[in-house]
Amino acid sequence: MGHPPFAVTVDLVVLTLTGDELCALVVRRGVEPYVGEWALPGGFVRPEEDLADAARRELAEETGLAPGTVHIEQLGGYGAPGRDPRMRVVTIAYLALAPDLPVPSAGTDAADARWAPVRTLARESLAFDHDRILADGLERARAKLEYTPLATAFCAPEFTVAELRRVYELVWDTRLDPRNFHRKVTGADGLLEPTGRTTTRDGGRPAQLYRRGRAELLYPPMLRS
Amino acid sequence: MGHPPFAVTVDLVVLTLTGDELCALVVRRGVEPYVGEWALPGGFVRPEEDLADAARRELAEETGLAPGTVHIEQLGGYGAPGRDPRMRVVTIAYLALAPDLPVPSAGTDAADARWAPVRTLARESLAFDHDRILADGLERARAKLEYTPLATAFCAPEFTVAELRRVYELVWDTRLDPRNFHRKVTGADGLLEPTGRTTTRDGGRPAQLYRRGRAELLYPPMLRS
DNA sequence: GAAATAGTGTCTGTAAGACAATATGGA
DNA sequence: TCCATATTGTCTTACAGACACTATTTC
Repeated sequence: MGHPPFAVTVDLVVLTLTGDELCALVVRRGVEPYVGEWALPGGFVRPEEDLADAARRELAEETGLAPGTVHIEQLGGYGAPGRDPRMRVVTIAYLALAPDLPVPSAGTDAADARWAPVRTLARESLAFDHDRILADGLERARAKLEYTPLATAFCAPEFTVAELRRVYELVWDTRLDPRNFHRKVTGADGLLEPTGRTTTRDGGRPAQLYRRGRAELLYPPMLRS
Repeated sequence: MGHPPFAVTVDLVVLTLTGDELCALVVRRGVEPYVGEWALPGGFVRPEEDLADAARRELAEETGLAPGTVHIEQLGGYGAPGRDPRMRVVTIAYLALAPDLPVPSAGTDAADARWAPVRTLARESLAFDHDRILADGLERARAKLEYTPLATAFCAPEFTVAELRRVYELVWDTRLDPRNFHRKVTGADGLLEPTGRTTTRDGGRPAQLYRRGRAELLYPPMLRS
């Protein structure tokens, strides 16, 4: 019984919110295969490196974001035989959510990097099977907003209810009633922790600033319906 | 830029319901490492084989179940550097749910196989990092019962409301009110499709037989709360 | 008939969604 | 002052959970 050799990579679906769009990080490939095409950031896992460590390392290389500030979780494995023309490659995809929008810094094997609105990516095409990985990452993010406090991962450490609502509206591409949303999230147990301070950065009456609470699950969930 | 060689395996969390327990399939290892210890079924991915195909092949080898009757979905990748003492192995774990309980047939490199109640497995320990994989599989199954029709994967093609309720009760280890459960699942849009026939196999008044409906998502969800 | 399970009805509390009304800052 | 947004309150409707009650089979 042998064990045929595979290459193992990590690929990243990194999402952030620009002014009014949900964006994913894409890099232009600088090496074969698919030179010059857009792809998700990623790279080979090192011999003594854990998968999650490899994902965090690639994320830091591509974005320069401090690891502690970014939510990252595994999406799943992708390993169809022909997905990389060079050799048999299995990739473990990770989903990362970043609060602000730093200018991407091109990594070693990426000629260029940019934040691309997911709306436009749905029409273009990424290298390898990255269209599917991106779609899976988007669906994961959208689904987890429903029943976890994941939306706070798109926010700065302190945020207002309106900023949190904007996350839901951009990720789900819907409109939510500000008053019902406010009542719901301030009532959800363990979701928000008041800081006592306020801000007027959204204009109008000063809004309470909150930190993310200790809850890992949202009850009752926010339903897209 | 090299690409260090890895071995890639698939491992399976296969769940079924015995008389009154949720059980997972475990095999006694016949080869090093961990000879003689219990582990999840699994094996190496072949050079030209898709990951999901490898998982289905291993499932068929270990259980003899016809592939079409079993729900199978990917759980995720596990690849910590020391998880296999022989070499660097990344495994892609799959979750499978089987309706009935066939006698397991030992595979090529498994000396023995059995259905083990998950309640007892929580106290014993499996080889490799299989304790964690099993725990992740159980949590996935429990969570997906809430908002998908996955519970029907534990049932025969035609089933009664009481049989469906038993799935929830055993997987969640709770009691559900038969009357409220009945009202809820028969009202959930697209979950159940009446066959028009009835059965008395549960005793008492004959119960309607249902097939699984076309819905992929359960709305409103069944909440564990 | 009794026992068992299937299925319906009713009530109460909670929460969602629509939307009026009030509060508090900046220009 | 007006404007913009925050926050609270009210009303209606839907649904969860508790549980009485009826229905239909086997013994």
